[in-house]
Amino acid sequence: MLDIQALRNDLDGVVSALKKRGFDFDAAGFLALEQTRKTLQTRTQDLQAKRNNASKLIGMAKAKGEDVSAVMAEVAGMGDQLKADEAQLSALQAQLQALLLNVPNLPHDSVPAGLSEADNVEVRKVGVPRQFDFAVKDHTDVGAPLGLDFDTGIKLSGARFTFMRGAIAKLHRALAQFMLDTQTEQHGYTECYTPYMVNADSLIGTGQLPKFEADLFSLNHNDSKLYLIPTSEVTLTNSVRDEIVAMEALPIKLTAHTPCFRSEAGSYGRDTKGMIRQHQFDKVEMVQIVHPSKSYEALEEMVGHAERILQDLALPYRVVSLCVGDMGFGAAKTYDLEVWLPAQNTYREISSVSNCEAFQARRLQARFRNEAGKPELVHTLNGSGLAVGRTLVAVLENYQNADGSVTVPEILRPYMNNLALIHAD
RNA sequence: GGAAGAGUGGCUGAGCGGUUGAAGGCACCACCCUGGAAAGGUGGCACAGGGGCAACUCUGUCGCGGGUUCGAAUCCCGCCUCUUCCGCCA
Repeated sequence: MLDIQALRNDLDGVVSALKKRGFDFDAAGFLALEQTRKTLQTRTQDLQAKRNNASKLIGMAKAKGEDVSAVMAEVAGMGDQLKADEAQLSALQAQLQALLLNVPNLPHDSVPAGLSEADNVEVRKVGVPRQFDFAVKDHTDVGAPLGLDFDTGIKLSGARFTFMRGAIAKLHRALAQFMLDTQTEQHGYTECYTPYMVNADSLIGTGQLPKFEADLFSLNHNDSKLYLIPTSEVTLTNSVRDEIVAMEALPIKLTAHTPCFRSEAGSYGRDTKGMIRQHQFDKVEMVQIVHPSKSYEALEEMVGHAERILQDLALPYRVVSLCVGDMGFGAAKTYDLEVWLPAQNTYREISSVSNCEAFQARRLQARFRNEAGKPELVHTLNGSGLAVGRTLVAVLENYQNADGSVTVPEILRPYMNNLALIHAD
């Protein structure tokens, strides 16, 4: 959520910044709403002050045993007017709030211009794609004989679900364990176990609601509605919702390995084959809650934390700075990590690391006590470290052998009973 | 799921329809005191929003939402959470 003060003080600046990311802010509508709000709020509060005063007088007079009928008469008609004004005001404020909740974050100055993926800027390329002396297969063909079973996933649940068995399932688990161990033991994140179902408030806090409800899976339980988390960014970041933490507690660095659930509405026909785009996938997430002056430093650092996984797995990748138009709703700046997929002969997204600045913190009311002892909004960052399913895809494709077997990356072997080669039985 | 009790500021905790963000204590900050420390003294110390160039001022908030009332932390209704006991369950 944007700071409403910024909109009041520099509406033109905000509008043009939003324009860069392809968002048309209804400035006229906002101004009209604000104008009405101002008038109504002033009037309501004046009326409340009058009412409070009169009530006070009644109390004092009654204590002295004086006659209060005159004052009572004066206040008599005020109630209805006040009630009407209050109702109108709160409706108006709800309207303003709703408007604000649907506005994306302002991009940081360093973010490249552009409206689509094509305008993203490559920052660096790491590792050299392997030269194959045989025809490479994609991960579905490599995986099928080894236990990667899409048909059973489809039977059980439908399209975009996968069933894994045997060494593939174990490799998948090994990847998650390795990532989690790296982020906790090497990079100082605290391992967390979090709910997979959350309430609407949590999703409003991180920005998935109200605008992107269609992308979520939800469950009705009695009268309440819960949502399946689309990423543990939601639970990790919401852990500081409505909290005022001590400045010394910053940065708070959290990580979790959880499944993620996404309806993938609006992506019909894209990546339908294989496990690139699933309704359910595992991810190791990193979240940092930091002092506002440190968030861009933390962003670079987190990109490094995600890169470390790919480097240890010896997977070629590149780092891309997303252009304004390709960034997510809450991000001020985002780097994507794209891993090399030989079968697609291209780099594909495997991690996304974003600085949301105070955008989420404002919705979350997540604050710290600053030098002056005053509560101030924190900055929040999140990033994948990494998406487990896509990493499995990358390993299967990059480590495949001519005979159909897959070499287990060195670093994963301790997690696999020192298994060095996965092959069909 | 059933029964009972409870939710007040950073913490603890009084107030339980009337002039007051809310006693006392702890913590914290400033100053005084002190050779230093401890103890002591004085003052300060919730959050959010509005109006005003400013000094300043107004409004809202005692778990959340509604109601009664001229007036609600205090009364009524609904909900949520926590604690204890019982039941059930991995």
